[in-house]
Amino acid sequence: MGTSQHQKAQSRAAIIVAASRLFRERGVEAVSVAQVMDAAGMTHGGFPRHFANKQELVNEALASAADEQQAGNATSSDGFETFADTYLTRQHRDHPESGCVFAALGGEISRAPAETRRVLSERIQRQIAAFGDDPDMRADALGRWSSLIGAMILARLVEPEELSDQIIAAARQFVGLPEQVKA
Amino acid sequence: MGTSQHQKAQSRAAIIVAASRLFRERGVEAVSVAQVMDAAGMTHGGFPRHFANKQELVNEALASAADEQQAGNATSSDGFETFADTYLTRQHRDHPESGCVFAALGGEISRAPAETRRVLSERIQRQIAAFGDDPDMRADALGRWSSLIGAMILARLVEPEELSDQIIAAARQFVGLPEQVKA
DNA sequence: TGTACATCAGTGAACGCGCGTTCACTGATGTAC
DNA sequence: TGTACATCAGTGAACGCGCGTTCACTGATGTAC
Repeated sequence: MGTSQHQKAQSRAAIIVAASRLFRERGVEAVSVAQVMDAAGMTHGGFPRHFANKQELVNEALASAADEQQAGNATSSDGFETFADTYLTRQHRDHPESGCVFAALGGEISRAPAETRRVLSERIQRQIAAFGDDPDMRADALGRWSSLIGAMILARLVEPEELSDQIIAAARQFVGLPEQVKA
Repeated sequence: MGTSQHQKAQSRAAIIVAASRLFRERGVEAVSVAQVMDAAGMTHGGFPRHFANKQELVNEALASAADEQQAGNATSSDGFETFADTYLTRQHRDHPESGCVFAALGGEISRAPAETRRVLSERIQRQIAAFGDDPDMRADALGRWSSLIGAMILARLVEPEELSDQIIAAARQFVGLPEQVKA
């Protein structure tokens, strides 16, 4: 069959990881295929061996970012509280590249091709299902989740940093968390 | 002094209005200077008579979008309730081009040059000041505002439409509004 | 086990295209006298 | 009031550049026998 399939799978994974981080850090349009391939330790000519085009990579990278968050979320089975406590932090605000894909790229995704929206909608539906079965609880969790995303977006764009801290603190209070802003 | 200053001011205003709408609808990077100038009824060669470069137009257009919202907000002096009631609607979700600039472009702005962030931070600070003087009231309003923005972003990217409607309804409930989703 | 062969991941150069920006030119506008 | 002149908003063509994508080539990998 030729060149190692195992090595190819590793390369593909490295491309997705690099893209997932770079897209969240700088935005999808601001990151070129060449930059992603470079970050993954290859030249850009190898790209079409793994993806038909940039859009296909975008879909996979953003889906991967969403899955990552849900995996971390599942670990803390104590539910929404722990999730929110980790979400509304300076650490998360200052590191979008490893953070929530909806806070980093929500706007861009809503303007993306249908397939990108479909893939990420699927993850959102899965997240909502994880909120529980009761419609009222689910609605409440949806409201809180919206708060987290909106607060993170505001906190990231605003200056000075003191005001950004205040926004995080206000959101913590609003979703019913201990007020103190964590690192 | 040459060509009419009044006409020039009109052209400049037309460019800003067109840019403000197009940027919110499609994203800043996805809209070219030529497309903006075309929408304003000119050819792109006239652009440098009004702005030093695209970034300068972006700053002005987004500031204008933010001011627009605050102006509409000020009209309804009955405070946050009325603002939220207009914000969390299908109408707003389906028309980002005339809606909240933070919901449409919050992520992009946080990655924009310092001057863009500065200009929009100023508007955010003005908005917060309008929430009132009491620190607790202000924090509460900040939490609610975050909810509006996050919910609008989720509602715009998710499919199918029924789920999007549910997100708006959940957010209305969460910020203490009558549950029914308005048109 | 050894050898000849086919596969194909990754390289490096090249492509067409749209972008932001620049510029010589024009003609309508307002000024100087 | 009339005329000669200077200004400059807007036109249309052109620019260099980085983008996504393509492709001939290579050499290591695994297969066939």
